[in-house]
Amino acid sequence: MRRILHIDMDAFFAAVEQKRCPELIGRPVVIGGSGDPTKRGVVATASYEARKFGIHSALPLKTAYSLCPRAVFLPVDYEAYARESQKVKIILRSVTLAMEDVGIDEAFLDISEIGKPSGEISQLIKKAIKDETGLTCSIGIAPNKLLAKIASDMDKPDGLTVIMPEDILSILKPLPVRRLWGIGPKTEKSLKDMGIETVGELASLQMEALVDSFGPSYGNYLYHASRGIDDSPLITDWEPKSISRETTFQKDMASWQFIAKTLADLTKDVVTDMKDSSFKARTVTVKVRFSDFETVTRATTIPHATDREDEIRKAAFASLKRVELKKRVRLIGMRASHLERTDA
DNA sequence: TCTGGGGTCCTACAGCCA
DNA sequence: TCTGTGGCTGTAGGACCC
Repeated sequence: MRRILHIDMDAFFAAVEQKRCPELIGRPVVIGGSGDPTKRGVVATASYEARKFGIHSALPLKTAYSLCPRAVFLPVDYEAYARESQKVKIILRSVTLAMEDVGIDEAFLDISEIGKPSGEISQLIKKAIKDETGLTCSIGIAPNKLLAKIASDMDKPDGLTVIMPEDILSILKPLPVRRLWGIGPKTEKSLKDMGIETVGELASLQMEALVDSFGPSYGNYLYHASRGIDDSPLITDWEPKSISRETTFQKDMASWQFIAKTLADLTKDVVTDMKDSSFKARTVTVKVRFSDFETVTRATTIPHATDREDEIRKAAFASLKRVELKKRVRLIGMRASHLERTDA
């Protein structure tokens, strides 16, 4: 039986801001976009005080402001959070190298090979993180990643939850399907239309029914996930498959010149990123989102991988020219993929 | 009404080729 | 020579994650 830990930092961005600015402690704090709630942007993290007003991640800043005008709105300072994240990851790697990074504020550890009780290891991690960063985390312990992630979410903040094999089904059964990793708003709605709202109800469906409704890959995943079955390994080393930049305009744009200038700027940023991380790319995809949220992509593949800005910009503009700009444009983005290492 | 940015993976389909 | 099949690659869109 594997022993997997999921470590999840509590309201991470807000906690970092409250640490460096202690007068924010105890106040509703909302981090997102440029920090100006009258501008376009969404909430990245809300402090627990702000969550009491119904503010949560992905909520438009304007909506968050209407829910709690007296909240403190701050811009995302990604570099500051990355520095704290680094400290946490160093602590986790000192426990075991069997660590999977899941974004800036989460990680999985496989502690199966460590000859100490899971609870003891978890308490040591929590104390080390608190001593080193002043921040708290919640930890879930379970036989696989799927369940460890559910466990870490069961007692927040500063919690520690163990799911024992004999308790898996009774814990899963009453949970709303949305709590399973991989079930988002669309699948939740599809399941609701089928009369399925809890993980227990999902587990009552036959494999054939799930495959019919959701396809072989996802249907199979849902069948097993609803039973708490997950054999997926930890991904300890990872290579990017694409590098991209996109930007949403403050106002929807009709000027081709302005859109083209923005695309050239995004290309420059992507190429800088590629060179910094020693990648060349073969495929350049341009993404355009119109004022009504319709989103189209156009891709151009060049015969050889390159990190030359002029070649990549040419491919980006070849892609852009294939988009009919019939409506005002809300967002423009570009992505480089089919990456190859330059030092390989 | 409003809906960011940086990613991954899956599906469907079309064209090419053996 | 014609037709069918299956693999591979590229393209486009969609769902999901943090």
